[in-house]
Amino acid sequence: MRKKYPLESLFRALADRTRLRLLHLMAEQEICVCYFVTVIDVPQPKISRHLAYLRRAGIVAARREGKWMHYRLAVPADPHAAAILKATLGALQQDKELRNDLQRFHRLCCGPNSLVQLMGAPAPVSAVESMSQTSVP
Amino acid sequence: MRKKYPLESLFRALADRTRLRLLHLMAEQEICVCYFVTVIDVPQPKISRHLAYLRRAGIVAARREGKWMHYRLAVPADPHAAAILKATLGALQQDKELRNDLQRFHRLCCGPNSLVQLMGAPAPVSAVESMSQTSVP
DNA sequence: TGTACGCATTCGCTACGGCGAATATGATTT
DNA sequence: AAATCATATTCGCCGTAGCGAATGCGTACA
Repeated sequence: MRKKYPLESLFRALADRTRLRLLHLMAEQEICVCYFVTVIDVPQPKISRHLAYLRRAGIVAARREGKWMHYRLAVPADPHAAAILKATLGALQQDKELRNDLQRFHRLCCGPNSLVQLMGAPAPVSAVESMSQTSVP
Repeated sequence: MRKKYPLESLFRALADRTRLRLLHLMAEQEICVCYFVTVIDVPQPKISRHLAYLRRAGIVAARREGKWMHYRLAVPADPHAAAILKATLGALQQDKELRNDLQRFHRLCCGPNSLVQLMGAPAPVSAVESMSQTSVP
């Protein structure tokens, strides 16, 4: 990944459907990998690879909790990059498939047969709360 | 180029330094290819290739005037894409090299030894005026 | 009508990114 | 300690995009 021009890296990070789906799910709250895998329904290594890409691009951060990894948005230091990211997240709200993702996530998270019950997965933590946690950038 | 997800194409179009330089130069006014070549100072085919890419992505439009081709920004129909593009152009204003591009352009365009004198190139037309011209999308 | 000019496209070549499959790692449980 | 679970990484393959060099195309002017 070229680092010299941060805007380029940001755009490359945003130029992939799967990564946009991941970002959209993280927009509201910190999320555990197992939710991504179940909601987006693609092989787990693919999810992990894209999360790693986003982390290298500096727009998400990770936190370990036992065997679970939680990911959340990391707002870029550069306010212009942050503005672009925000505008992007706004645009994503219009996308039908992505809204479906959110719906499936909410069922998985809070409804009956949630992942919490099924596999003892940790419940999501809102973005605000997760701010104060230790992180692995 | 994948077309199914327009946002992806937009981000791919923005994920290249040369294309960002081109877009930044077009932000204020319609520009003739010969100016791009002189200002950015890379081989002409490279400029043309990147302009073609931007045109395919739908964020610039072209207009022919004799043997000269003028390019200008084409604001995307989707307001969210437009917002992202606008935020991007804002971010570009912070870039030192890109500000230099603009300076060189203004010298070439309006100062002594301008391209207008040197090769009879057409003077740039402001974005507002160029709106009403016929175009080759 | 040919020639010069501005611009566009094509041709190899190389590099990077996406994918599925397999495997590795690190933490928990037994 | 071994087995198990959640996640990460590696590998080989393929498609796309970037580049310089060369060539093609359309317009204008001699």
